[in-house]
Amino acid sequence: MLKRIREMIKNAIINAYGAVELPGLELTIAPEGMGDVATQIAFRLAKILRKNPFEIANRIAQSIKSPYIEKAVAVKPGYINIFLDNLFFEEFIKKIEDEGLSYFQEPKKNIKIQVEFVSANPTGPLHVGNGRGGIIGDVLGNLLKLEGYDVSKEYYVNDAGSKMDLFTDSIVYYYGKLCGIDTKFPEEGYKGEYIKNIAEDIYFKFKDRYAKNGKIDKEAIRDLGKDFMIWQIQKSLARFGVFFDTWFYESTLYKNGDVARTIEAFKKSGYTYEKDGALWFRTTAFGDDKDRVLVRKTGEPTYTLVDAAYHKNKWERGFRKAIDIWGADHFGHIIPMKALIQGLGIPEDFLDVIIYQIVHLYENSKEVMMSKHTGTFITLDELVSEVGKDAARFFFLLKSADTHLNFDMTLAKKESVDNPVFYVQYTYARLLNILKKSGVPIAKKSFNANKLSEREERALLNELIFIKENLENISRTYSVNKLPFLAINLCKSANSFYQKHKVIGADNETERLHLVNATITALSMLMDLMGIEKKEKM
RNA sequence: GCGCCCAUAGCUCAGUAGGAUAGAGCGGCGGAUUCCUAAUCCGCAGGCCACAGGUUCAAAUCCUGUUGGGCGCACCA
Repeated sequence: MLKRIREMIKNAIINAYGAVELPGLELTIAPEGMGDVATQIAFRLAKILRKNPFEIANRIAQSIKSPYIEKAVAVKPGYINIFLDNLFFEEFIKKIEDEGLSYFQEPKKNIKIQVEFVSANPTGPLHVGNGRGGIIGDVLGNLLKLEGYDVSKEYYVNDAGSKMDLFTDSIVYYYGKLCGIDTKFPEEGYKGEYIKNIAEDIYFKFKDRYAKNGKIDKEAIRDLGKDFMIWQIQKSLARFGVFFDTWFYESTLYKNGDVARTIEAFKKSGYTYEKDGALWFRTTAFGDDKDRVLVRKTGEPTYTLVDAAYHKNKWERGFRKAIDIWGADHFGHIIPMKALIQGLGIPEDFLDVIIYQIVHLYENSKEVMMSKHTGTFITLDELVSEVGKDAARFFFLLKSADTHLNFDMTLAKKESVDNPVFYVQYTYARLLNILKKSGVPIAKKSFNANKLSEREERALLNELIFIKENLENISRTYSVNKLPFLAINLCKSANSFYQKHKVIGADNETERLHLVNATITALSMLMDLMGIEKKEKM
């Protein structure tokens, strides 16, 4: 709906000044008492046209004419404040009630986007940091779907690297012990209790089947350990409310020949050379500060090469945008990766990387190092058990990806009591209760926006008409942390309204029911988007 | 050393395509309930937006520098 207003302002500008190059037209909620919609476009135009912004605002305001707009006024330095006509609100309410949740669904854009996240090595349970990446990816995927993209959420399973060997050898050590075979515990092996548990689990199920003639079948142990871990990870993610469309195994890139093909493609690109027995790629030609090795002198491909093959695979699957969500410790990988995909003839902007800052763990005000190797970390499972799925999701979602997050388990437990997620759920439940109590099917009743003149009614209406605008903005900047604030603000307006004005039995009961109904639809959409449970009772 | 991220109320944090009086939650103080859920609402107190310069009609936001914290700079993943 606001799109129409934007079009009208654009037309007004063209009427007044001809075809000017518009630097982007941002609409905001006008300050209280100064209208409904505001724009500062006159300031932008002032620079281009070299004229006084107030003069420009005035001229635009005068040429804005539309049945949806009651009046447009230019204010002091150069704002244009627009008072919407009741017709606008009436059509808005009708549209959102007719279409329901699909009011927020943008038409299909036919662009395939892949969001890849979590992708933790299957060598240990997920920790709280994985939860942070998980929620960002999950919610961003949902949002992009809503914006009309063909979205696929993927988990990349690193099941072929050296970490996997360490993991295997760590299990083998304990499994061997159970079967009476002594092996050396790897120097950098995984020390967590779960390793022992996996070994015991394997022994319990298969006894010494994989330890014949004093030799342990490492391949079998590797596969069993991997499957066990992935199963664990999937379980943890499900409890956290995160689901993936696809699980992509690194090992398939070897099996299907992608790795070999990628090496050939790199060689053809003209950016490779041999040095010290290794194959290098000239990433410095694309802004990197040093070249990268693709194939080690041992003949083994590097992680970097395999990851390039993986992204080539994404491109060949038809994705035109790959959004990777990485922890800050992978930051250094961005520039080489972008260089590599360009070397493969893939446009640089195919890959967008969202970096989220590391989660620092505290216990009794002392920092705890998170490490799978030492086994000292708090798992995602523990977090979900302690504070609940919804509170855990909200906890991470509220914070923007690039702020450092200090995580204190005891604090998290305490904060879970007054977590804003309950505020949102409570608001939803009490609004829903009004509709239940009234028992009137409101759909058929006409809506007269004239009858909503109270301050709280108008504020809530204004909040509602801007939601689509805000969603679009959030999806463009990938800033999903703004979603909970959007929900909280909507709830604030809704609660102010609720507290002050009774709906049932009021003179304008019909109009208020429509307002409540539209608010529920919007809130419902936001909660779905964030993966927060909608409770009918609190 | 180089690159990137961060520094906003007592605490946890929002707020960057420069814009109207810098916001919220928690905590503190004071109010509101014969009525649809008080897990609510209303009000008050609390800010040299790390520091110093610069650009601009306008800077928390952009630029330069400084300080403090984090992350990265592998033939690991």
